[in-house]
Amino acid sequence: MVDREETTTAPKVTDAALRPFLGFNLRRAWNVIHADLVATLEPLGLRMITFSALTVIGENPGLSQAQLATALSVERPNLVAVTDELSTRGLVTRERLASDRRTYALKLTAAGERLLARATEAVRGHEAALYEPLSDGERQSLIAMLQKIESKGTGRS
Amino acid sequence: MVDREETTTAPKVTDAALRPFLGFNLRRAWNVIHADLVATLEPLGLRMITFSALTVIGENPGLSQAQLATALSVERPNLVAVTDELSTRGLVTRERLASDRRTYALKLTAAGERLLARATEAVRGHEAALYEPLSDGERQSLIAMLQKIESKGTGRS
DNA sequence: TATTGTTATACTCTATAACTATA
DNA sequence: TATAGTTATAGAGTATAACAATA
Repeated sequence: MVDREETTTAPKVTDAALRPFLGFNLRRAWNVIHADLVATLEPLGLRMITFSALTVIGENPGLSQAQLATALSVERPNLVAVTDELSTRGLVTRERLASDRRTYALKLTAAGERLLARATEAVRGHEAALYEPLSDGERQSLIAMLQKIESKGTGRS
Repeated sequence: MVDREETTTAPKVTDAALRPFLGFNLRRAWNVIHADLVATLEPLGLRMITFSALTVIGENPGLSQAQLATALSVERPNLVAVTDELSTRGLVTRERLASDRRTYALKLTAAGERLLARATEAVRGHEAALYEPLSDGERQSLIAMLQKIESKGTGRS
């Protein structure tokens, strides 16, 4: 059913012309990582954005939503649904500051800490599998190179 | 305006907890490349998907839309608007095959060839700037590592 | 006047189901 | 029945404008 009379149509379609581009290879690698990450977080009821938010809140207890948005490089309005969800699920508390009642102080609850610990372990395991074909030195240099490329953007790390 | 009485709120919000993850660094590097790519292609009236489509058609003249979709890893319906646009702009021709009148044979027009050549040069220049902090050897090993990670996904290249 | 959190909105990208015409 | 192209649709993800409360 395949190569019967393929005279006009290209018999083997290749993406070789896109392979020399860094962006193409980076995007394809990201697709793999992303799909794996989604599948890893799904059983925990987390998405990339909620996992990232939990992680940053866990390391910066008391931060505001605006600070969280900056750290995650997303716009403030897009975080409202995220903090709503995390708060409703009892993973994060939003306390009004007495000194400035406009802002919330975001903190993990005990349940939030536990879920974050489990999710972090799951993501580490999933990344270890993707890293598997690379040596320790290669992994370090890969991340260093990605950060160099990232720094070409805003100039900031 | 910064550190006046930051007692409850974290003074310095950091994403350090996400930095050890490969996925986070890859995504941030992709954000930079993507933003640059969009800005590079915009003056030519191209998006990532239209540029990629032109490139693959240019290397595989006569391929079908289904083959193009496979090469670009997108679903067939999402290519309709793309080929419509490229056809309307006179960059690509869609010829019915006599042997199978269901399928189109996609080919670049002379104008499509010219635009592709210009766009390819522009993207090469934009990537060279992002690559700048990396040595030739590093660039090769970066792409090789990205392809190893990609191969962990489907097993296919 | 400026900022925090919020609402409403819109745009892009992408995926699925179902149709048509051909095979 | 199976496939190519198509239509309609829906879901993420993300961006902007504008508002109320507070500073």
